[in-house]
Amino acid sequence: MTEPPITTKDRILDVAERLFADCGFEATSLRTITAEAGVNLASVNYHFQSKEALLHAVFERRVNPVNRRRLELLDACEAEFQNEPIPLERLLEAFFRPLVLELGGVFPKLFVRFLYLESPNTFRELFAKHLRPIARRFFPAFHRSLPGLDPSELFMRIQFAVGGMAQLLAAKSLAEVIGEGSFTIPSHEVALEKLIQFAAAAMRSPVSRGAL
Amino acid sequence: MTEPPITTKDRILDVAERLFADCGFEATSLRTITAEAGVNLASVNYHFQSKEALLHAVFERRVNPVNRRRLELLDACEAEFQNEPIPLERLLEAFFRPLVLELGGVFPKLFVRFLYLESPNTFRELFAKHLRPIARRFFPAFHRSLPGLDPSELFMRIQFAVGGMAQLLAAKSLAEVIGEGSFTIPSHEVALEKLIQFAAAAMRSPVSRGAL
DNA sequence: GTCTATAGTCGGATAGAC
DNA sequence: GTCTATCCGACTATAGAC
Repeated sequence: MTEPPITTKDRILDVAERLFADCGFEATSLRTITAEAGVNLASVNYHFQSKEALLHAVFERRVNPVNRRRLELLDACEAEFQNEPIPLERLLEAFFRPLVLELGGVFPKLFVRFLYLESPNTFRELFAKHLRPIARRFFPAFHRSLPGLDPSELFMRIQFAVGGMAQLLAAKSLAEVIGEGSFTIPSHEVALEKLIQFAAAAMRSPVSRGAL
Repeated sequence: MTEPPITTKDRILDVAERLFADCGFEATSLRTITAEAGVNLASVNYHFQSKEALLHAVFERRVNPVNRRRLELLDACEAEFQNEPIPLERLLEAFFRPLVLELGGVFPKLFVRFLYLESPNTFRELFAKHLRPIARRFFPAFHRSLPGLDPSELFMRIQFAVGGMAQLLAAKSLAEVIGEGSFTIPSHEVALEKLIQFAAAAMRSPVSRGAL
């Protein structure tokens, strides 16, 4: 086992990830990043090409392992249940757990920024590129587990569930402000369980048309 | 009826709202705002004091009517049902409808930015200031409608539901990218109905402990 | 209230020595 | 690979004429 060499490149990635998550891309300057990382300003443009390329690197470093893990868990489910539909909770867990629980750090918070807003136009495309293969594998699996829902209805319900996940990942900052500290904030493990339970109950509910 | 005078101040507010929603606060310059609004650069600092004060004005112009309307609808529910618990769907509608359906325009999208990330530190406090009174009125009402849930569990479920709302408000941009255009995007009216149904089913589900 | 002009700052990116 | 020094553009904010 060799010592893990903490290279300049890694130090930049670590600090950039944290600052992008906390303050956003536009609000974070390369000067702040390099100062906090204790590296030279010019090293960013040496190791990466530009600030935006740094953002891409920050994103890809984490999203690749997360998505690999999602597909691993999905594969395991499909192997276990063969041609049977996968139980909904298991499917939701395969989708949520790698990002919500296994990864750790500040990337999940940054991911929520990406999901809703982060602006550079070239970045939206990168984001979609990494998410589309996941959607293409998981959507049919959800469809088999919930055969009663037509695809558009299912897609919308998955979206609502993803919204719940986003809320969980960004909730610390929100719960403190709105909840005024009077509620118990559960561990991530418990919160994930509650999210899965919440989403499963909602996704299974019968479609009622024109009820409102 | 006098003609509605479109003042410089209003033109600035309108354009700033749109650009903040589309690009974010930091990525939007006063120069872009004033150029698109067809007004002078210096007029922003005359009518508002600073870029950040402009953001505050943009926010308060919309959030006040929305929150007034939420409380109106809640009052109406409480009058209708007296001491009875309000049906959950009605409560969710009172909370969601003013922002999701009645307001229109780009503010809902901007609201999602505020909810998860928008950075200026002084702004988080303004955001909380406007949301806390709403939370204080709605939370007890939810508690009466779902007496079986302890407060922390209820708070978490409300948060997940809010996540679903956020997803709906920001979903246009997302659905197109991930869904690759193969799904029907319903009208806002229908989407609101689906959101309420989704959230109600999830919030009513029994609490299962240690199931995972 | 609206304009021009500019102050003063900070940002990303690069050149070139070591 | 790492540093210093610097270019150059963009930004917020303001001063002051009209």
